[in-house]
Amino acid sequence: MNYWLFKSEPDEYSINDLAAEPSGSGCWDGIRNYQARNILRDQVREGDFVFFYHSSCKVPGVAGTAIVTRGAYSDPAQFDKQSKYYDEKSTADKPRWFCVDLSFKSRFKEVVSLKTLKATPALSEMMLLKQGRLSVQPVTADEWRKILQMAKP
DNA sequence: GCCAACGTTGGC
DNA sequence: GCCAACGTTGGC
Repeated sequence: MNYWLFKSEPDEYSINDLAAEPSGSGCWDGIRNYQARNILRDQVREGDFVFFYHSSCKVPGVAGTAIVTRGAYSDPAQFDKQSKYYDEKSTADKPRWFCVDLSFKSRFKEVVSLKTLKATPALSEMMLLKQGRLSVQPVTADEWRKILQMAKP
């Protein structure tokens, strides 16, 4: 079982949107970066835990947690000509892009901000702080525990 | 809105 | 395969 950090722009899809999904779980789609795709496809498994990170917003940071309820499967949006995620080079038997399903787990009372993460010595090795632009990234068990500790209950 | 740090594309 | 030009991400 592993830990991950997934980024989303809250204007597009926030932790509240995930929490409000009628089925209790939502499809994490639209990943169009190969490094993120490879992690999603090859390493993210059902039952893994996920930090839901809000990016490109007023207070960027970890907003809550989710659990992976379905491992990687072909992202339907890549075949949808109306979608901004449409990819003409994808075929049904050779899909380029993948998504997973997430189920809402918890919302932090306050976002654990990027600023706070940066100011925490125990988290100085976090991938988030090393390679800011990657939208799916691994989190160590220690980092997971530490950030949960920092989140207000 | 700016810009740094990437990632992708395409000519050669 | 190199690299310049261009596009995107995401913090500020």
